[in-house]
Amino acid sequence: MVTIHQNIFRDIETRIVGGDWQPGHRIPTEQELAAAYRCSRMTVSKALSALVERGMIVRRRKTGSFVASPQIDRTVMDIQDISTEAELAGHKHDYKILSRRIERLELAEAKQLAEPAGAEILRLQCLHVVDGTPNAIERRIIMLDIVPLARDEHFSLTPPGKWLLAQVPWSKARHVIRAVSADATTARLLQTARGEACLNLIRQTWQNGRTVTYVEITHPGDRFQFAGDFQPVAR
Amino acid sequence: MVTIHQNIFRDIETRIVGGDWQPGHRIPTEQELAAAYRCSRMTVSKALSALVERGMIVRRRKTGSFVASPQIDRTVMDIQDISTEAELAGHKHDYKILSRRIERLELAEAKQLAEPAGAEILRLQCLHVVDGTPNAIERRIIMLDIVPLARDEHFSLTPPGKWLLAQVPWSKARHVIRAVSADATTARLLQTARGEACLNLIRQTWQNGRTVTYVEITHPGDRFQFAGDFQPVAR
DNA sequence: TAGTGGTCTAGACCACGGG
DNA sequence: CCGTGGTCTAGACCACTAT
Repeated sequence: MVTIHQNIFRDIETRIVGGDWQPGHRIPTEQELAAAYRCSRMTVSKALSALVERGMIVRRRKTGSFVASPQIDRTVMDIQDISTEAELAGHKHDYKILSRRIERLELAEAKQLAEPAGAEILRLQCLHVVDGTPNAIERRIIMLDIVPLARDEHFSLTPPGKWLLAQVPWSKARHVIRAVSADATTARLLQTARGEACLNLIRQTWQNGRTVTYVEITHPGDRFQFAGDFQPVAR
Repeated sequence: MVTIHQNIFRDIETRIVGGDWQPGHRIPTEQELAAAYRCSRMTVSKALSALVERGMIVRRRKTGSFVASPQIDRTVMDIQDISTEAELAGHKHDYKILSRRIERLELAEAKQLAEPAGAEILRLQCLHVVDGTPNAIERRIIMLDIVPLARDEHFSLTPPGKWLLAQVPWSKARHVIRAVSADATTARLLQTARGEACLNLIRQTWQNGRTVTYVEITHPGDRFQFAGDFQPVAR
């Protein structure tokens, strides 16, 4: 059984994910959608509420509903970039691939990742920019034997994290969050001061016990925070 | 503005969290609830849907809605209180209450917490030591109208976080994680350098929409990290 | 078959916020 | 002001399932 509000949800989701409606794009009003789907406003509202919950749109009285800005890896733990949550609409996210090399895994890193040394990897470095300000440095390793398609992917249209999510189902992820001081390179890239407190997120993702990707994302501490709502584990 | 469905949600949540309604308990039918709250069935349905999403109840046609069993796998980010965390890893944990005052909530803070100004609070400052090295500064506010027992508690045996966990069932927590540079006071207490990158964890905990406690925990970045394992959330 | 949740309607009024 | 979302109603029909 496919309900009307599920249809509306899916249709809008498709346009957003497909890039048809860019961040900041104003989506039709509830009334227009109700007319288009020949249903009541409340049914539309249900679909839009679900989209809000997924962080895909924001709704504002009087002005309408807008496609939200891409979120910096909301992907896994419901931990998202909340610093901008209140003003999701209209933020411009961009990224730039700084480097992209195919290598073999060195011993030290292999140990850290608990993967065999010598395995072929794709090593990426990427800068994320939000509203013209550097927001994160992404340093990533993709295991090419698990994700062979990455060998020919240059991530010119889709950032690596998003691309991977679409390509590879993952079954487990591990996160580590630390605070570090910016070294010279990091400070330069993030346009911040050397020694500035930065938030360091490391994520390793597995599929059936094999590492899919390992990524280290460095945010300037003053421009970023993680936030998340949680419920008790047990009652 | 408190809506009807929020009221229904909170009332049912209260009984479940408080243990009044045990897992398996059948909650009133939508019709009964609609009558009790003098609202339409759809409004009740909205509240129940939210409870389902939170995993607190299950709904079955013909038979009704039931309190769900405690969930094991709902783990999002298992950030526990400091002493438990430290002891799990086999370290020796100690703490010292630096200050303890009963105050009234000032306007700025009240706004931040979304609680009424002037409310009575217990303000605590606490230093955590792991294996002889300062590991965290804890700055905490406890709402005394929600946790009246805290008024006479001096936390000489049990640290505030652990004590609160045992005293007050909570239904929602919000975490914010940031990186900050140590100011002079923080650096002195943590025996680290001024300007050192520190990991800042803010947690606000609610019971039925009322704040139980608000705590800010500052860790030296080089001596601490958060970690968590996650699995995809299927919907 | 009967009781329950699942979905939907065609209105209504209110709250908010830009002009 | 007026357009938009936010909430709500008092019904309705359907789907599921225990009995």
